[in-house]
Amino acid sequence: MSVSAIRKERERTAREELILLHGRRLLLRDGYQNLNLDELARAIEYSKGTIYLHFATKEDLTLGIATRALRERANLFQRAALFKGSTRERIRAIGFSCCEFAVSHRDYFHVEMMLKSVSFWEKASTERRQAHGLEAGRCFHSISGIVEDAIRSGDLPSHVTRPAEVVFSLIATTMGSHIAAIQPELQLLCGIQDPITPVRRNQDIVCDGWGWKPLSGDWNYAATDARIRAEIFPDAQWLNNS
Amino acid sequence: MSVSAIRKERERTAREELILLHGRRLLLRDGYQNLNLDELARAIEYSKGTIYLHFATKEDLTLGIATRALRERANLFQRAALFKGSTRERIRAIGFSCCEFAVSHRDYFHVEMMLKSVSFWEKASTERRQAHGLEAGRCFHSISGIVEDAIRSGDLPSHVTRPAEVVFSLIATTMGSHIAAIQPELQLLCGIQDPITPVRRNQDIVCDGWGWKPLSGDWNYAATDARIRAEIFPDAQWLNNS
DNA sequence: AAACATATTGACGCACAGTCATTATTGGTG
DNA sequence: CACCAATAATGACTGTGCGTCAATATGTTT
Repeated sequence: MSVSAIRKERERTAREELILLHGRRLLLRDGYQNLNLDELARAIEYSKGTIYLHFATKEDLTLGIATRALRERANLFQRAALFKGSTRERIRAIGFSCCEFAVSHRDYFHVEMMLKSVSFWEKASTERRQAHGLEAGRCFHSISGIVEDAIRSGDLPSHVTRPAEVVFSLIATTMGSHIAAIQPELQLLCGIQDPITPVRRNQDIVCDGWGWKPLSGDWNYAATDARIRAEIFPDAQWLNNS
Repeated sequence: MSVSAIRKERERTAREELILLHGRRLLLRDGYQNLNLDELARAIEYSKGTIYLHFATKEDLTLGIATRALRERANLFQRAALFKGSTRERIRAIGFSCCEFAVSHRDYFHVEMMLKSVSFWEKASTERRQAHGLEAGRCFHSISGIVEDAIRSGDLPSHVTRPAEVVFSLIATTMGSHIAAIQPELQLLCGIQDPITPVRRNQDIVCDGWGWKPLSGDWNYAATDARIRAEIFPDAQWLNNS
């Protein structure tokens, strides 16, 4: 009775996993608009009705996939936050992990982009919205903790009193840089070669702008990057030898 | 013959205007997904087929509206670039105009957001893509000119050699800040009150980060804002009394 | 006025999200 | 094992809306 209920629950979870797995694949291949739930049903070898036992709408499904993406990102951030060094080095590790995510979880990264649209969220269920908020909170706190340390230690100037402002500018700039860097128009006009270098530079600019010591001109951050890679992301594939 | 052809062309243009006008209204009211071309046809009192004589697809129509938005933005930028003052004050005028656009052309601003999605562009026609690129170029050059002046005059440090990098960081940060500021999740976590203040602060942070003199701490930019408003945007409604 | 050219239409085809009556499976009971 | 709920899974069906195109209307030339 109770035993079989537990098994049922496990099977249900496994199937949701299966849906999310193939959903991500198709979403990445076709984009949100062309994601076909009949095809998804065929791929997972269940009927379309079964998908709707898990997800209320197509948006809900997409949000579910995006939350997985965000969880993965939060995991990376958490690992990066453990990096030993100055606060500025530690925030750099977060910036590094953000690019690591964009590169090694390219599919997840693209799914996240879809949620920026305003009208996307209205059809999503409350539970999935909350689940998403939870992972967003994890990301926020990984960054916020470092900023608070920087204020305490004096690495950030004393007039910086609200850590959330610094966190916001870092998130906004990073997000904006990622998006801008893949716009064909801007690539051409600004001479963007690869999508990572400008993101990391802008992170540096923002930290410098807040007066976060040691400033990028006063420290060899290339060496820090090498340490971050070696100690936190030994599998990182992308090379940012600027 | 040639006379009537000219009249035809004028009528065609007027009708395209009409489509774009109502299209913008419905797009803003319903969002891209729920924009209904049958309803649009009813609104303009032409048949749906006629819409398709002007626009190849729904995406193409939306892009047409977005290009109008961008043209309006480029106009604002051009006006702002004429502001008399230091280069840093002039780039501030651009930042001001960017927020002015987001506030007073809120509808256009929201349409622009829709284009950030990757899969949007693939169905757009070449001509409309080019038209969009043209307006984007106008925006770029308004900003770029000021940055070049700043490099020449020494307001930006001599190690800044590529103006496009500075332009990119300004655009990316501003765009990212606008998007981030309307994400409910981030509003909550970062304590965002209004959508404009954080955008302008981040623009300041980035300029400071590049070492653009006079730094925000060394100059009364609130006074500059007052001048910008008085001289360039006398009709600006939003108040940013920070 | 007739013939021709061009402009406009809206009913239709089709793809696909979401539903729900029907069918299959499971697990408990005598 | 046979029977009977209760629960799970299905896929044919419906509604919606984009995009098309044969049919119709309007304009122009001779």
